[in-house]
Amino acid sequence: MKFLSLHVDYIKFKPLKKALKKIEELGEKDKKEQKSKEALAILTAVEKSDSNIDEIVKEFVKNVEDIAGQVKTKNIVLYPYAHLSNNLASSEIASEVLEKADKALKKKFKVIRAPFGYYKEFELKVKGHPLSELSREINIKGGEEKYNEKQLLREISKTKLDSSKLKENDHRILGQQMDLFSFNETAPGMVFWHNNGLVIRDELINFWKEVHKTANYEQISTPQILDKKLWQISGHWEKYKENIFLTEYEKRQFAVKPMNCPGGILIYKNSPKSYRNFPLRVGELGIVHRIELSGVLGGLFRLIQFTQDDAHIYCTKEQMKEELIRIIDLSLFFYEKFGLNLDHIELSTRPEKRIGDDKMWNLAEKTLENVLKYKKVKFLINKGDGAFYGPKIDFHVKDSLGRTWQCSTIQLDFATPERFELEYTDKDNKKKRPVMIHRTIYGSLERFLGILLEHYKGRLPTWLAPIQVRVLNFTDRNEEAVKKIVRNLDEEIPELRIDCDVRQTTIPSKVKDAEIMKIPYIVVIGDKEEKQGTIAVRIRGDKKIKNFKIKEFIRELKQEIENRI
RNA sequence: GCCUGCAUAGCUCAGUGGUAGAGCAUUUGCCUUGUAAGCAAAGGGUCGGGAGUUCAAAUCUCUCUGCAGGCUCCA
Repeated sequence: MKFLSLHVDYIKFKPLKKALKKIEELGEKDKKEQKSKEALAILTAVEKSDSNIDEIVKEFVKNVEDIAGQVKTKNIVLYPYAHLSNNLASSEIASEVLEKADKALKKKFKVIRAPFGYYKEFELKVKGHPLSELSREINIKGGEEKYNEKQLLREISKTKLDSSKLKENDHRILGQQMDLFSFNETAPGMVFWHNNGLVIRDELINFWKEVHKTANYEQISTPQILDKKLWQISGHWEKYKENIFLTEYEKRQFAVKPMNCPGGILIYKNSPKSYRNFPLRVGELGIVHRIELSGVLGGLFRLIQFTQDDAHIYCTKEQMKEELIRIIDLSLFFYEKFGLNLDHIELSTRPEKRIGDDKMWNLAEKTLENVLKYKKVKFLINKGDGAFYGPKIDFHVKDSLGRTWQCSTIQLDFATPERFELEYTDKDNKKKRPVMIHRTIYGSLERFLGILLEHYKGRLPTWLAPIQVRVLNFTDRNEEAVKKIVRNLDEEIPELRIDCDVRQTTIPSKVKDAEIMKIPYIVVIGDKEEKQGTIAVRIRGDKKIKNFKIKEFIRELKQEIENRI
């Protein structure tokens, strides 16, 4: 909205003729000439961007009151003056703004409102002192901005990968070839999971859930946005603010969670705890968002949005060593399962930005060090790189370019339980403070999946492969046989991910496509196989073709998938 | 965020101031195939967005966005 404020000796005007068809007829009184003396004439133009009417009126009234106060007048003339803008709002909106402003100003002033949508003759005499002529513009943020959706559509292009410095088995290249995921500039640092990629992610989750259930972890899920207060309590507000996305709801500030712990702690506090509940192991596959410097983002390795396979263990000081050992063992079990080689293990100590006193830190650091020594694992000290609430043990793994990435982390935290006043009732019926261990195994599901893709060069173990079996026909004659085999396998192994390729092209071409997708089992059916009742299988890219009886193939495949070999 | 690059069809890329191209993929025909590319035709583009220089810009300049490597930071 734009307006021109004129402090006048007098202003008089008279409506002559409608300027807009839709405008209602004026009453007899309004048709006559009107005059005001010693007034503030406000010439207004309401614009397209002024969609938030109430806010605009509020701001406009405030401005007018301010000026009227300065020039010390009680008379106001609101005068629609479309010529101030070439981007006018609709007549309905403009009328509404003026009506509402009129009503609000009438509480303190004598207001005359000139009719909207009429050609008017007018005459005025401006005083000429410094405040007698003022022009102002009101822009309300959050109002409907001007945009052109066709233009915007052009701006959101698909993300193009610069692969010039990447290796052939880079997870970003494999992700494209295998149709696993993509990125788009509308969501930097956030993954668009395609069906195939989501399959892998879900399998990793299923495996994780099973293992953690066996290891006596509970599993929870907490909200994505939480009141700012919570982060002030946890210390994130003070120590981690620059990484937090903010949003709001009904004038309350909310943080999009950058970590899962505060939410999990609220579940802990939801009911009284006793030493009998300990060690209380609580897992959460939590999606977190962190504001990162744009230059650090990279494929699945460094994201703004990622999924942590988080868990918090609440225990007594006596139990913590045992728990830390269990976590190290659990981590090593996962690495072994995937055949991943650890590059190194780090012990990260107190950072400059931290909560908790030095006594706490001394104990926490010493405890972690002792556990590592007890486990006889080699580790490096990474001074000052701990979390703001506690020191940590990090497991690092190499990628295809030889860079190392942190996956598992184990963090010992005495400070957060203090801040949240966590308690449990001990044997002696006294309230005591628990110790809290934060830990992840995969670290981030996305990063771990990226590491796995590169580690296996796309050739994932069958249980993780998005498509496990593809059946090809040699000629059109074999198409029925192919479909029959697919049905057969589907019935025998219901969870099997199987498809077929019966396009009218050569076998080498179909094999090539299946190989690019890194499908573990490529089954080929020709006249020979139909006649013999066997299938010819190309296993994990091996050029040697193995012949199977269907039943035999099903038995082996089933075992492999069930045992996650 | 900083430094250095990159952005042309779904993918890989050619085009360096003068009428937007190729291969693969897609669709449609033909072919009926023995383990990483059978043949032909057709369709497919505001050359990432915006601005500037120029008679003329995919091409030169500026700027924004995204990507990549490095720095710094992190799971």
